Amino acid sequence: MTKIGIKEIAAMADVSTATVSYVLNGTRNVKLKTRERVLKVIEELNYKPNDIAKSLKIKRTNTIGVIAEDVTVFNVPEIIDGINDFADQHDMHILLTNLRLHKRIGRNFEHTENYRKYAVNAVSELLSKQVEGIIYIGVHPRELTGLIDTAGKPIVYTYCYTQNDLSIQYNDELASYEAMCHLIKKGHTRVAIISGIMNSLPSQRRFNGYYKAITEHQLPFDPQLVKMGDWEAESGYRLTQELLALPDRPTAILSMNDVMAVGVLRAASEADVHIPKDLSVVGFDNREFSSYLIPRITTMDLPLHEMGFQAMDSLTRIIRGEILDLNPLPSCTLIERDSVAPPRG
Amino acid sequence: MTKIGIKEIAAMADVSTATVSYVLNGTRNVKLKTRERVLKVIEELNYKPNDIAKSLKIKRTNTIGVIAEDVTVFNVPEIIDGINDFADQHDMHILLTNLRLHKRIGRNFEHTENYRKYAVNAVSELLSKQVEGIIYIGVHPRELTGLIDTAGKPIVYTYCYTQNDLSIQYNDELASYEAMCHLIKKGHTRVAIISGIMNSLPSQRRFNGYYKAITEHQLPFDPQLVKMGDWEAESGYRLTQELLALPDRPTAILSMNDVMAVGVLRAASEADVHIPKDLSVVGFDNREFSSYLIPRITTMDLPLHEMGFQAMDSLTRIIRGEILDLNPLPSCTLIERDSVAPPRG
DNA sequence: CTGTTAGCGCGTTCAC
DNA sequence: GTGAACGCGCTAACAG
Repeated sequence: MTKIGIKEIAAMADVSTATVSYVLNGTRNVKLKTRERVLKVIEELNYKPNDIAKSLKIKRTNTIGVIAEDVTVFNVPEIIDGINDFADQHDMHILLTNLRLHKRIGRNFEHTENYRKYAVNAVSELLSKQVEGIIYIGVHPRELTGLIDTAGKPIVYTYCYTQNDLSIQYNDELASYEAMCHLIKKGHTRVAIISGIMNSLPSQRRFNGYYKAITEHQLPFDPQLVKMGDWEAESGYRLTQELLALPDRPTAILSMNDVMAVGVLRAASEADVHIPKDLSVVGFDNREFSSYLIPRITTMDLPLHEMGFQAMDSLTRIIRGEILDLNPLPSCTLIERDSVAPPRG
Repeated sequence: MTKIGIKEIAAMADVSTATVSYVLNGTRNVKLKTRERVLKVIEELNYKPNDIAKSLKIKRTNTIGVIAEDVTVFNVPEIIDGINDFADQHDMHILLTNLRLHKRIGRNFEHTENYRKYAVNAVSELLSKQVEGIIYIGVHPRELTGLIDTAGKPIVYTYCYTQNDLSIQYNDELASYEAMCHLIKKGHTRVAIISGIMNSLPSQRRFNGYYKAITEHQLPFDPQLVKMGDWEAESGYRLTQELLALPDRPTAILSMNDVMAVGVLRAASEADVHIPKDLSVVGFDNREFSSYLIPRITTMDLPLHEMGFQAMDSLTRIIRGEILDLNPLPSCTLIERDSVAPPRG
């Protein structure tokens, strides 16, 4: 089975290789009869053009490199899906690099030095593969300025950001504002918030939304109702216990992620506090498990697919040298389930 | 910023392009002084070789194509992670194609005609990109014979299979056998099983394991304790109600996946049946949420990472033309949590 | 307008 | 250590 190439096709169809190339790419008119003859041979021999050779010549690969810090983290697959969605529609390909950061360095993300070598290496390999641009998907939002140098190739970050490059975010502040409005509309006036680590951008933004909703509705702001967690269920558990021990308990809790909401549920259950009758809970992230908990919790769905899609959209426009008017910030969507009810009494 | 290539390096270092190539690849001895000079220029100009050109010449791309039926399905990212793990260790690259089947065709997987075009197209593009082999990751185990033709390129399937090609599976029967042994060791003699759709291979295999454990331990086999579900929580809920209505209730339930186990928990909770005191539950899949439920459920962890790794291992050996002695079937691991206790005296 | 010839892209590698 | 052919498809220049 000798490899068949454009010249085999040409020979079989009794034309020149140029003609074959023209019919293949529609680069020039070819007489109908000739084209059909060529097409028939291509079909018969099941010829597949060699994109490597083509790319070398035309200096375009239609391929973009995707660097994911860790594909097994919940937000990443959906972002990749958005990237693929766009890529499919525009006949592009994805060269995926998975840094596997969680398995390699655990949670020590504070110092970029811990993983710079992986990132730099990934970029280097992608550049060698002649990708036309790069999308970098973080596992959680944080600044990455100076981590890598793409030697002038366009790069777009998502779920993290740098000072110099475009990054695709979502509207965190609005999301927590809307979650609060939902609670307030249900009649809650004492709403506690359990935050993630406070030096993270999403925590700050989500707190802003919380604060904005409180003040706009002219509710009293009670700092006792603001609890700083660490994104883990255990902190949700502990902080909920503290909240329930307050003389004047909150009637609702906004948890900055679903994982901590699990802790809220646990603490409430142990204290015989019924959700949602005695306490309403809203989570964040719309993690898959949030609909499997008892009760199924109301949560904010993240626009992950859209972020991936937007990242590709922006990247391709940068590649084409278009001036890009900023895309609108994708928004979260409240998923109403069973963990919210009007307050008692 | 004119693109710099091997010949710019050669000129700068005052050698021939051949020499540069030799130092780059270590393909031949180059006098130390010359090599150092070349290396220095490469460093200074931050030269990155063009793998496209190289591939064209050496006819190897070190790239394998991965076709995922849907990256957003729970088992897929971990399999991809295993693939990446192997790829990293062997300096290979992954060209990822995401068929996005769930979003495109929902759950209509019965007829391959519904998605053949996507698969065929994906293969065709990967072949054009000169991948050296393909890994196909299904979203659930089923036969796919005849779906695609790779024109002689090696392909390995995982999480699905064909009659002709290698496929990487895991030891389903053993897993459910072990889950049963765990329950029996705890003292259970009436164990019910809630299966997935019965014409699926995993359902059959897991049932085999169930049956084997029952008979080997000389327990009575009671067909009333065998319930056929459909993998969804709702079926777990309904079937558990049926089981609890039995005159002689089971003391434990083996659910063929964690999602149905959610239904088990719900039904038990509504019937005031305490888990694990009144009823033990073992799930399957070790889905992330299984540790967030109350109680946290004991479940079988799937060897997804290892399957991806093995798929790559086997594929590369097929590519190299090695005779491959079959890898051992990867096994599941029981994750003990809080949903199992001895039956009530 | 249709078809052909031949050089090129960028590294690799053989013969000198 | 070097010159130059080569991989495979594209495309400018040219011919009918």
